[in-house]
Amino acid sequence: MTRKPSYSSPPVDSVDPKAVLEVCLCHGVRRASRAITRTFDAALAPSGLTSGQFGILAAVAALQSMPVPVLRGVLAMDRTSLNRTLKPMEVNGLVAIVPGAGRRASQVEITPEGLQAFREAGPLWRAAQSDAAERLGTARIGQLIAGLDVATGLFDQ
Amino acid sequence: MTRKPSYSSPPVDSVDPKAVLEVCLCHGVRRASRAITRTFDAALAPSGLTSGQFGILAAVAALQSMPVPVLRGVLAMDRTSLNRTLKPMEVNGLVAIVPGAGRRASQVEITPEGLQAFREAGPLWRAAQSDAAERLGTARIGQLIAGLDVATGLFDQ
DNA sequence: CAAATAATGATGTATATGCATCATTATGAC
DNA sequence: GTCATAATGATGCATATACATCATTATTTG
Repeated sequence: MTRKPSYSSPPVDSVDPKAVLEVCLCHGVRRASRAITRTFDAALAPSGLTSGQFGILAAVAALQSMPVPVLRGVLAMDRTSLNRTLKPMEVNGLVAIVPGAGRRASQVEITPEGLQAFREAGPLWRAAQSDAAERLGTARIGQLIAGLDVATGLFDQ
Repeated sequence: MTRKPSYSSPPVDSVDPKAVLEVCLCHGVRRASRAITRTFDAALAPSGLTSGQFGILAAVAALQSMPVPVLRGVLAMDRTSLNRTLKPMEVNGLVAIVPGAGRRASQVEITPEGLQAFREAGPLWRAAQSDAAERLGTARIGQLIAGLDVATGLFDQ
């Protein structure tokens, strides 16, 4: 018998929706990011900082002061998104954005209030992170963070 | 000589900002999510779908139709956030939200247009995913996705 | 069945995130 | 020094994400 061409069936290169849910790196990381962010946001809430703001403060606190483009690299964040995110933090006095002396790019500096907020949030973060390590196991959380770091490096830009 | 109490030095339980950048699960997953999302969004752009919309279509396509709360669970997304996200997709004709017959919750259904959009985006997604697997290596990407899945399960709710 | 409790949907508010774009400024090439 | 190129900052637009809250509707208990 002759084989009928099945124009209505999926082409051989069609994508199985279930496979996307199971193996898509983007879907997986976004889903985890939502769940984890909710947990950390709740843990940090008493400090008045969001998880994103806490991370930014950590980066700026680590170096005291840095050019905005450098911070962009550290956070793997879009240029304009970072500027937007820094706005409310500047308004709230957590950071200061000072025009680069001479001809350099603007510097982001942590303010005393920002440092104070970071220090106050520290124990809250530590508790959340410890809880995460306990849930995942130290081996698994280490492996996970290492994998995320590699992925960030490979995909940023 | 007597040891002076150093009230101005950091308390023993203070948090090192550099440590936060290196080990914080939340910071790590958010940063990776940004970088990876940018890449997948760019890859899917020709289809008119965002990475988030593609993931939602995959979930709905996998089951044809499902109650909104079930979809919320699949995506590990906040209840109200999901409703908001579905709005433009409904407006664009990608999904239909039909009131549950009788007394059940609303069902999300994929429309023919939605299925068409998903199929068209399929090859774009496959290319992005293959590229990701190539960059990370099949072993590492598998391990990473597995870890993200576990974390999602542990933190969701 | 009625009351208490839980689930759901809708909105207001706020941060988060990125693309496209425009204007300005810095940097390099010549 | 001038011109081309690149980097930076600012905006408009759009999606993404979540909390708090209110109203409505199920569900469960008594």
